[in-house]
Amino acid sequence: MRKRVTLKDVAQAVGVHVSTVSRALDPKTRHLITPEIADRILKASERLDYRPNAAAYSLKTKRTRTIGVIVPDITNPIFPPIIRGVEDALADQGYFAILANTDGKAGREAAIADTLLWRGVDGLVLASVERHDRLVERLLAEAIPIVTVNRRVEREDIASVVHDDRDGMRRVLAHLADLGHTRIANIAGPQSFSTGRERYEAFESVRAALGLDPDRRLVVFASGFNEDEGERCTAELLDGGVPFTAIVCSNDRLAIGAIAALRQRGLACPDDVSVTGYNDMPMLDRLFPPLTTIRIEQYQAGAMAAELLVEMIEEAPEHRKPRHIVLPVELVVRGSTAPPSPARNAARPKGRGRKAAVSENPAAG
Amino acid sequence: MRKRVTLKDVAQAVGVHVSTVSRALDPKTRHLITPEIADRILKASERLDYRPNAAAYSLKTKRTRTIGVIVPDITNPIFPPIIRGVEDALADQGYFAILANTDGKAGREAAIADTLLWRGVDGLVLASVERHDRLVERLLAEAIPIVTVNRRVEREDIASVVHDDRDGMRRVLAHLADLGHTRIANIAGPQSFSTGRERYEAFESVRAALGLDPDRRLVVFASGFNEDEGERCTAELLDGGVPFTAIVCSNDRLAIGAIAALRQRGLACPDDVSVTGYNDMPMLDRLFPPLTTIRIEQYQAGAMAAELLVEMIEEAPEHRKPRHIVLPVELVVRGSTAPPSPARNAARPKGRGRKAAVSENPAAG
DNA sequence: TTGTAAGCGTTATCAC
DNA sequence: GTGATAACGCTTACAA
Repeated sequence: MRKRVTLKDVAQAVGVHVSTVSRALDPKTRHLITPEIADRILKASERLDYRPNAAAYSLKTKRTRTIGVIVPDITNPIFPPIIRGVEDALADQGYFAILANTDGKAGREAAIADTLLWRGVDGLVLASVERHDRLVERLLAEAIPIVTVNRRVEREDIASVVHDDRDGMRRVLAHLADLGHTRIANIAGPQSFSTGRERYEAFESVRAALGLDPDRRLVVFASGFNEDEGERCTAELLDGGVPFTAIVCSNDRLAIGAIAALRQRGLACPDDVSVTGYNDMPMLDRLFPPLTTIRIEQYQAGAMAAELLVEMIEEAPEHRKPRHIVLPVELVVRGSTAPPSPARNAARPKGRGRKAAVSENPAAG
Repeated sequence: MRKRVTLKDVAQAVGVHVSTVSRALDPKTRHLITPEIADRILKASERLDYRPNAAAYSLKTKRTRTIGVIVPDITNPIFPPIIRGVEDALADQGYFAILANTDGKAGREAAIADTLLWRGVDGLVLASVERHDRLVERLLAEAIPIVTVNRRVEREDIASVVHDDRDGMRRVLAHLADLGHTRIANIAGPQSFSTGRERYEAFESVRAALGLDPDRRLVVFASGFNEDEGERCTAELLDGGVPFTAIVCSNDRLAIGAIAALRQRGLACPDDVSVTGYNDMPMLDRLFPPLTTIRIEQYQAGAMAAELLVEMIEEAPEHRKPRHIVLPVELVVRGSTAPPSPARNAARPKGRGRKAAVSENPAAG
């Protein structure tokens, strides 16, 4: 591990003082230096392969050029693209990311934020916020630059990058209505998250706008965005006895669970019930059936969040104005949606005989 | 952002000198301090919520307690669990990870390593190495602690955590042989990676040991671990005209491509051809058919790699002895493998009529 | 056992 | 324009 070259080494090589070198190397102060000397300094630092010492820089400036990224769980496939977006955008600006997983536990989240702050991160990208988030309140109080991505908190003064959930839900319902569905169920996500909430609200308002059957019993709320909840909610829907021909799910994993639950009851997707997801996570096109869903720009969202954050960090605190970005979404039609089959519906399945009526099969498998 | 409390503040509060505080706070030097005073210092630092300044610590000690993690692409589902393992284990030891993606480009890899080193990482976890790796050579020359995970380089002096590929391949082939397969094809991974190489070598040696048909034409080499290559290689296998009833793939993504290619030719898995994957990435159980594969302990591998690395970092350089860890694997039998159907095989498909003989369908769809 | 002081590599505030 | 100098917060000989 060869000794690292410092400002002093460069100064010695050129025959000037370190402070001169420091000024010459910083574009903001270079104009203070005689161009000819500045040039020689630049050349020498190049030749010696000088790299500023990050620790010394941080100690002096109180800035680390490091930002923390807090996600629930990197293992959940919607986060990696976001993280890559964040990292790539940060790298472009000479920043680094430190990643931390909360596993959705608020206590852990607070502890993690503490550690990151102590470590001196300049700001935080939060992919794990709830609509009313204690951690965000605290960070706001301490004036730490933050931006939320994917989800947002219900405050205008916190910067965010999210996707157009209302438009997404509108596209899903329009697609289903186009196919001829009128009795459409909804597995809504947890209402403590902005995504769960907004998709649910959009479902209700769009459903009304399209003149679809507004039966309240066709909505059931999942307590988490996962396959198990998708199964449970679907069972609940089927047991409710209210007929429907399609299920709109608040995310892909709920949809995967829904399809599994239907299959357990001897119901086929999309033959008996159409199912839609949300997020377009990887591998969805390889499932059986391939899932119709809403594609969101995860990478782009991460990248923009990082840009927003760096902007805030480099802005003087008093000029910081939290920006909000809403990214467009896209409908991806695949095999899990089809026109409702006239002779069938979920509550009164008929057909190939291998199917059982819901009433004969009250409990989930 | 309230002012941070420093050693000086604690010293002032207790009425001693900073150096005394520093010593009292470090378990290694605490014995030098009068217990009673040490106690008061500990209490005060607790009360004031003292946090050591990471930059100052690094500047002084040249250690950052940060390690770099280089992966090809975090978006590839086998990496997130590894990364979580690394991060969790590091967190336990008071270290942090900075993540970087190379996208498999050697040039980018070198640049990234440079940046990380300049940033002062204490060591590196490499999940992206080739069997003969230039970057590793360079890091070795500079005496940077490194450990490779998942893959390894062909040098005994580089610490590594890998999985037992020979045993995995043995289990796969034994399973297939048990089912009655004798003509088994292999889509081998890139031979520049230890995984691709070792799985291929194990395939050959186990195939011989089990007395299976050793036809060389039943092996084809993928140039990447992805679905497209799986499709291409399967087409090549089918076009080769040598009959087989099963395809062993070097990873899951190749297997997914293989199944797609079979379907394009009107061949069903596992009815006509059994297919196996390797890695057990997420969602495999939701595919159609669910994929039989080898499960590897990704999280555990990441965690052990991190522990190994920290151990090396904290060891005096002259005592560093690279350790090699090989983790056990497990066979997961799902729906993509079945006994060979006597009337059928890939080269002479018969059956439901919707199938076409290979010779009628020479090119991939 | 504790205090003193130097120094890690930078940037910022002075003088000159 | 450039150089000297202090300071960021910490660790660590060395002195007391």
